[in-house]
Amino acid sequence: MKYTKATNYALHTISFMIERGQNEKLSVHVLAERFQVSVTYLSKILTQLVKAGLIESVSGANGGYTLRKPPENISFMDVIWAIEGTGAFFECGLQHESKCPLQKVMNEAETMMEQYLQKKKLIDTVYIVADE
Amino acid sequence: MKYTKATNYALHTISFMIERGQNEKLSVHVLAERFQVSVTYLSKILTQLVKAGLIESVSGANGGYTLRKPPENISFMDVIWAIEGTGAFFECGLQHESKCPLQKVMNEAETMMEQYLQKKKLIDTVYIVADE
DNA sequence: ATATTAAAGACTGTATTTATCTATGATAAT
DNA sequence: ATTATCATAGATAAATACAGTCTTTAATAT
Ligand code: SF4
Ligand code: SF4
Repeated sequence: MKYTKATNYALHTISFMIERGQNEKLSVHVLAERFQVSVTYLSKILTQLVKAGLIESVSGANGGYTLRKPPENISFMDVIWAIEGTGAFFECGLQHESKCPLQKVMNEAETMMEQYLQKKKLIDTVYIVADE
Repeated sequence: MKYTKATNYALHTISFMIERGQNEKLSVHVLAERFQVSVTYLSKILTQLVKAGLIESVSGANGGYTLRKPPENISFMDVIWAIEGTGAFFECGLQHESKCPLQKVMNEAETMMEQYLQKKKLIDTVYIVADE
C-alpha cells in the first residue's frame, strides 16, 4: 500500500511546470535531467498526464510540454488519478459490493483521503519544492 | 495503490471471530476452509495479528485463536496496520521530509483516511459479512 | 506416546514496478 | 527537401513485492 515512484515524479513535474509558468514550454529532456531519471521513462509518465488532460504536448523542434489547466485548478488528486488510475483501494472480487458493509467502510475511507487531495492544489506547495 | 489480499483475509477473519464470540476458540483449519485459502498462508496472516496484539493463540490439541481485545474496540485501522505496516503511503527518500510541503499534504491526506478507519469498528459490519 | 495445533523457514510462481533501448512520427528551422 | 529536434510507442529486462505452497519445528492436551 504505497504510492508509486511514478506518482512522485508526476507530482514533482507538475510542480516544476507550475513554477516555470503556464506559457513556458518544457522538453522532457530538461525535466528528466532535473529529476535524474531517464528521458524515456519520464516520457511515459508525461504521456499519461497528457492523456489525463493536465498538460499538452507539441512534437518537433521547439516542442515540449505546457500546462493545460490554470495552475490554481490542478489538485494533488488530479495528478494521482492520472498516474495510479481511479480503481478502488479495496476490492474483494465478489459481486455484491454494493450491499457489502465492509467495502462501504473502506470506500468511504478512501473518499476521505481523496476529498482532501482534491481540495489541495499543487500551486500552494510549489515554490518551496522547486529549489532543491 | 491497493490493499493486499492479506488485509482482506485479515478483515474477514476478525469479522468472523467477532461473530463467533470472544470466548470461542477457532483453529486456522476451520478459518482457512471458511475462506477457501490454504492453511499455511492464512496461518502467517494470523501470526501477524497475534504479534499486533489483536488475537491470541494457544498451541496444541484444542488450541486455536481467540480475540484478545473486546470486539467493540477493534477498528478497521488496527487490522490494516497489523498487516500492511505503519509506513507512510508517500515517501521520496530524501531527508528534508519534515519541511517538505508536498509530503506534508500527502501525509495529512493519509491521516484523514486513517482517522476515519480508526473510528470505524469491525463489530458494526460483522453480522452481515458473516453469512455468505 | 500420540494426536493436534500454531509458528517459522525455505522456496516457487506470478504480477507489478521501474526502468532502458530502439524505433517511429511530428514539426520547425535551414 | 533535408536535417535537427522533440514526443510517442513498443519491446525487453531487472528488481521488487505479492500470493501461495511445502516442510520442519515447537507446544500442549489426551
Ligand atoms: S520536495 Fe519533498 S517530496 Fe520532493 S524530493 Fe524534496 S522532500 Fe522529497
Ligand atoms: S463481505 Fe464484502 S468484502 Fe467480504 S467477500 Fe463479501 S462483498 Fe467481498
